[in-house]
Amino acid sequence: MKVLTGGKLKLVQAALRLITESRSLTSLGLRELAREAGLNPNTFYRHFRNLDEFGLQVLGYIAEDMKSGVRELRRMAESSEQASHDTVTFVYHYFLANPAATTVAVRELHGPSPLLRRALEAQLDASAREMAEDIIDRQLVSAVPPETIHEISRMTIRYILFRAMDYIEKPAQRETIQQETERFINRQFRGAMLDRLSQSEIEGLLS
Amino acid sequence: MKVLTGGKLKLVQAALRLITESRSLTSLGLRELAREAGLNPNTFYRHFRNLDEFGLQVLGYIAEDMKSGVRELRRMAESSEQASHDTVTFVYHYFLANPAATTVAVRELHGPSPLLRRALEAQLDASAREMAEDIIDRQLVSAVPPETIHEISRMTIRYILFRAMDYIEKPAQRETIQQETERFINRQFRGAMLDRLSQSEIEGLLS
DNA sequence: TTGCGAAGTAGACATCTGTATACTTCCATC
DNA sequence: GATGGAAGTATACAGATGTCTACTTCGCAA
Repeated sequence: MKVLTGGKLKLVQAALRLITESRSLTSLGLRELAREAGLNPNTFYRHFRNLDEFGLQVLGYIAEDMKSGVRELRRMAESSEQASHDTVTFVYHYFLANPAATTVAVRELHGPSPLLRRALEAQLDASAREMAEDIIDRQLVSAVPPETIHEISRMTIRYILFRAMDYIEKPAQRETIQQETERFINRQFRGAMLDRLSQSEIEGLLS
Repeated sequence: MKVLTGGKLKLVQAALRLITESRSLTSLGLRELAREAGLNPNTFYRHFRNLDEFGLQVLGYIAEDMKSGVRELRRMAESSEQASHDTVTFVYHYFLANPAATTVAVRELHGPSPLLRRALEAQLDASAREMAEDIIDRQLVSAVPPETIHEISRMTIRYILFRAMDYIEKPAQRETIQQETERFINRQFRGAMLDRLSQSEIEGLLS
């Protein structure tokens, strides 16, 4: 992915700014964009064929950040409990530092444009795969089969993503959200350890 | 909530139709709406002050359905495993039968209008509370404290909601989605049963 | 220095939007 | 049957939007 420059960059950044203050990528107008970027409306056409192509470029721009963010997670934590705590802390801080990218991702993941939706899904799944493989490589939860780890990773990535909006917007709830997320992850993995047991076997164990 | 009639109903239904075929509630125009409804643009003003008020009415219209849907769940299932299976089956069938309402809910839950977002959140939390209290009353998972049941219910409602889009749009994946959702719920509750145990205690139990 | 392509600008176009005012039709109540 | 309010329509207006064509400026390579 080549780095954006000049007017192209200005337009993309303008879009991120507008989206953060309650807009949706799909609803942005080309004149609105140019106005926010301080450019002539027609400059838009020098860089993008139409608004769809623009949307994809914005996603690409964001993807860079997000990917490198998730990748940094590899450097962290030893035990599985410790790992989930540190990971969650890190991820939410990342979202807090990149509110625009986060907002775009959340909005468009269920947004009206199928094109953008598919693109985002693919990217989230890639991140989930990376996360899962990391967990497997480090044998953080060796009692759970790989396929299940992948499944839980996909769920977790999505869960975190849509909690991220609240995390950004409601400072007072940040600690709660973080704790809930940790519990979410721990329960998923711990519950998965019991996957092969029947209801009554579990009751036996706990009594 | 009084039943809608005449042009008011036509406009709301037009909105649902438009949203289903890839639009977002917030992005609908009043002329577009009137055109789809087969009415004169100005008729809109006979019923709604502006587009915000219209959005809220659409949400209210949907809320009726959703609430009665969730409420029917009370009639179901005995054991907790059976309950989660039946509940998930029921809920997804409900979403499938109400694609427009589902799409609106998912879109606007993270959409650009804070007003609609808050309204939807309140409604989801109400549903989650109802679900939790039902679980508690029936003592389906008595090993888990009430507050945790509420927390898991909130998570589950949201998880199901955003999986619902895929469920509607990708028929081939429906069975998978349903099974994943059941596993999600079971793992949450089973994991929650282990909340008070340490990592090493769990390993001891399972060995 | 010149030349050329990319980036940016200016102005114009038809079309769409939200809204206002004034008019007509419908239906229930007296 | 007359009357009045609610629902729906017709027309008009200013402003915004996407897009087109033509023009200017910039930066770099020959």
